[in-house]
Amino acid sequence: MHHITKKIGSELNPNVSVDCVIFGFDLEQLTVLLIDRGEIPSGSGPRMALPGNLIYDNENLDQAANRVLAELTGLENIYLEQVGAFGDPDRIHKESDREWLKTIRAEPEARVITVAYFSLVQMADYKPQASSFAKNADWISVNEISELAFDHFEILQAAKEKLKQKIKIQPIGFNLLPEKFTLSQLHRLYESILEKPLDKRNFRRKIQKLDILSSLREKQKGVPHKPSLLYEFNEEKYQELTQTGFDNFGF
Amino acid sequence: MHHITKKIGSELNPNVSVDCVIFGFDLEQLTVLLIDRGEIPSGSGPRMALPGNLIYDNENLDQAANRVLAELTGLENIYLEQVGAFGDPDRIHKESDREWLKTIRAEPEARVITVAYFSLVQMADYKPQASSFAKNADWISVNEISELAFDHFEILQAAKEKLKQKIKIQPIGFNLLPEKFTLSQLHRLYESILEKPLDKRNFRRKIQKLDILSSLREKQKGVPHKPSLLYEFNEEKYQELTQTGFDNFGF
DNA sequence: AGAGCTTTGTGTCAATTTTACACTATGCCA
DNA sequence: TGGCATAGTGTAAAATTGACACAAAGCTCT
Repeated sequence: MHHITKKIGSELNPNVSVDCVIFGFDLEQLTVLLIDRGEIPSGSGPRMALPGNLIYDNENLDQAANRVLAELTGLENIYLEQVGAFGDPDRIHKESDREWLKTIRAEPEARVITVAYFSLVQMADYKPQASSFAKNADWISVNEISELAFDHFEILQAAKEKLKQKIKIQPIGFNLLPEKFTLSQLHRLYESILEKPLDKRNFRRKIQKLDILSSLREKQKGVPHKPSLLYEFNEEKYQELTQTGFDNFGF
Repeated sequence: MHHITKKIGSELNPNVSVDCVIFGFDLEQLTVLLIDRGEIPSGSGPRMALPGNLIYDNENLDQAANRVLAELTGLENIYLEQVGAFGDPDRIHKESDREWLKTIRAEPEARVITVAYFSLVQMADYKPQASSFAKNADWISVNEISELAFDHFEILQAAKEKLKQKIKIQPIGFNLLPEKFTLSQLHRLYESILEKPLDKRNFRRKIQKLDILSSLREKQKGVPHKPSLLYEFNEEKYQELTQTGFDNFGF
């Protein structure tokens, strides 16, 4: 283990990183933005990893997470929440991970603890293939992921758990949807986050009772079936609600 | 900012620490075990701090937290849960904190991020004044605390919040009570954690319905009023319950 | 133009849970 | 023995949950 002596405050801290679990929703499934590290020379480690990086000594953790998010996607002011700190001394046990680190870190052998964040973005706001930067990033359905670099799979599980918990308490799911959305889409979103079916009528009743949706007088277009009414999240009413205090509209 | 080069794996990592919010319950109020740092030379910073220390490079975060807890109290196998990571670059902004660090750290100026844990212990298991080690630790009622060293007050708030949340979902409160306890004590415990009054009858009904309490055929002795029946936490039934899955017995 | 397909949108009833609320019982103490 | 303090108990109204089925809308295809 090495800790390099640094004189300048804005240097990377070799011992602390942040990793971001960036959730999206393709109107079918919950997805995560992953980095494809490409072919690993020494064989067969997982190719995908969470975006993340070492922190600078002069930024705080939230700033670091926002920076990582912005560097990858260009997005700012995105919903972001800490999941927790991870850091087994042997988290870099896979040979492929070790090799990869050599290519991107000044001190590939340093003992690093990482602070995980999860964020919720509207997928439409970021299309990896269209972006010139980070062509090797992509949205992957969470339930198609079975392994990731380092301890990232474990981190992903923790982030999913936290999201599940949180969405039962606060209506943060709207961060994943486009401005205008249908109740069915919202319904599908909740099901895919909670990983269980929810009764349609009961779901709608519950959501409507929150009184944070504005029904637009506008219908879905171009669908080969009965078009749905579009709704929009009503920020004001939500603020009101959080003020008067609420937890728990448990599903 | 400095990061010292270390060759040996079991050295302290100068950039990462753990701090423990050790909760107790004196049958009246929720309390926290704090370290009294004594008189601060340069004047008037807060004297009290959370117990904590830098981590070793060869231990994981949970181990470090358990170590800190054991070093201070001698207790092992204690309920312990991560709260999260904290680490503003300017968390050491108080002059008094800076001075104190000089007395206990090799690198008092290093930028440190700290991982906070909270733990629940039975106060009877640890009496600071009786302990030879750490005579300068003491149980303090949480609602008497208005300032702490570094960002420890902020950490305490976060830990309280997490505890509140958690106790609504799992009956972890038992970790704070003696083996045998009364329903009134349990009631009082919940009130002091949730910081709001709970209706006596409704509370008892709800708790009893969980079916994780065994009523001992034994009464309180020596109280100047009607003695209460004593209960005991039934671990088996609790395990059963967690198996079949439960969340949320919200108060 | 009509038939068929697909998804939307809606109501009720029974069971359960929540909330609010007040008096008697027990044991100690003076 | 009377007074004090806390333990222990039930009920009724209101709100919430969970289970469940069918008509309406718009598209597509022929």
